[in-house]
Amino acid sequence: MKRLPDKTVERLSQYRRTLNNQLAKGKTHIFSHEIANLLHITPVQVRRDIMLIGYSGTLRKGYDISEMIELIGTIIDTDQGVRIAVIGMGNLGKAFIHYMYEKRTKLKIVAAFDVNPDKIDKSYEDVYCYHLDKLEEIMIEKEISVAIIATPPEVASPLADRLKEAGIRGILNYTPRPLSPREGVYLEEHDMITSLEKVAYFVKN
Amino acid sequence: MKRLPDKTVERLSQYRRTLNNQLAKGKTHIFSHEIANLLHITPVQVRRDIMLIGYSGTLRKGYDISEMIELIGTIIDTDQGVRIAVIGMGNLGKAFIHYMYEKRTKLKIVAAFDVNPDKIDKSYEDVYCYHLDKLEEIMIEKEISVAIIATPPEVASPLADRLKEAGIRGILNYTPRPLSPREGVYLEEHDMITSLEKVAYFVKN
DNA sequence: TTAGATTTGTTAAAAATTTAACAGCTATTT
DNA sequence: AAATAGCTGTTAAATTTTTAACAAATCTAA
Repeated sequence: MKRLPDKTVERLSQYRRTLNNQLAKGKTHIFSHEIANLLHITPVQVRRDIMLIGYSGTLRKGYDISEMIELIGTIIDTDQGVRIAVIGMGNLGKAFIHYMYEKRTKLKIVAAFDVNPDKIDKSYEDVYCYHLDKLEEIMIEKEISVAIIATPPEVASPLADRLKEAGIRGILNYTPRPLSPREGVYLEEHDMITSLEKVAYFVKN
Repeated sequence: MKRLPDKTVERLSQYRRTLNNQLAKGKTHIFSHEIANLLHITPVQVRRDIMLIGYSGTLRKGYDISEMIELIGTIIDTDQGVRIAVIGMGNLGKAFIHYMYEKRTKLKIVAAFDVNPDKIDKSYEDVYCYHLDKLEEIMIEKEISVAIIATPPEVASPLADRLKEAGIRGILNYTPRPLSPREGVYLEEHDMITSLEKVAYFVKN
């Protein structure tokens, strides 16, 4: 399949979660407009995305929820799953771990890192926290390919260097300080304050 | 000024933060390509955004940092500032409060809400936590216009109803369950798992 | 069995966003 | 003072993303 548009990939993840919810409620089929309502996007967009991933629904019955979840999995998930580290065991790091806890996605947080002795060598919801000094070692041992940076902003950039050196493939930066892209490392930034300021701006008008 | 593109608004917020950093380092002027490098976008995009907000730099000296910060402020900030509530005092809620703590933006978190007695009637970094029952009362008293939802997903939707009823103007939903839009309420969604799955997808390829 | 109502799949059009191209200043160098 | 180099501001082109439009398929009901 040719490369999917970025925005479609983002939505696939949402579709799957929504579909799982519906499945849990006992539904077996769903219409494009139902998905659309749940995610407040348009039905056309849903159908188009579904077309792009090469799935087909049944006319007048809609899409088979299980099949679609399955298919999205083959697209979004890697076979072995992606193994993730959270760096920074503050509130945000913990929030991530809590979020992922007991969700059975192919994404798995397999380690946390911090420099605070109070946090090190303890588990938080099954995720063990190591001293940051052990980063490289554990990354190899646990085959970690993605890192979430949830540290104070000033350490983000040197950390990214270390991660790259140690062979990271993707970084999700939740720090307000943007990182410069590194060759061969997929970088996604998210800035909580920007989200807020955006809301604030549109509230004004 | 006519309505700015959404994406530009998002970037203005980032520009300002970056400019503040540079100002703190003693710089007084900055070129478009410098801003661009710091945020890893293109210089053209920076110049275009700056054009859209009606600012001009000096040729061969670049943009005056202070002036630009000032101007972005007049666009992004409201005069009185926006007063914000965090709902849900879990890790994520705390992360938000911590993030905003002592940042002198016009955005101010003025209250938190929860239902857990251990959290209620205490302050976390100067933000007082009320029982959720007092939501409407406090919202009016403190003139809150934006709410960040950081609760467990299942309560998000009824909560949004209450918020709307109480006159909220904007909602930032950090719950994985998407909310349906409500008339007159600006809604911004952010799903941490989607961010992660996006990274995971692009790491694969 | 014909008409009507739904709902999908897809192509085409529209809108939003990003990138390119380049003219026009201003400082600097020769 | 003429040539050069560096940057800005802006219009135009390209790309990406969303929305519209509609034919085709399937069920329902008269």
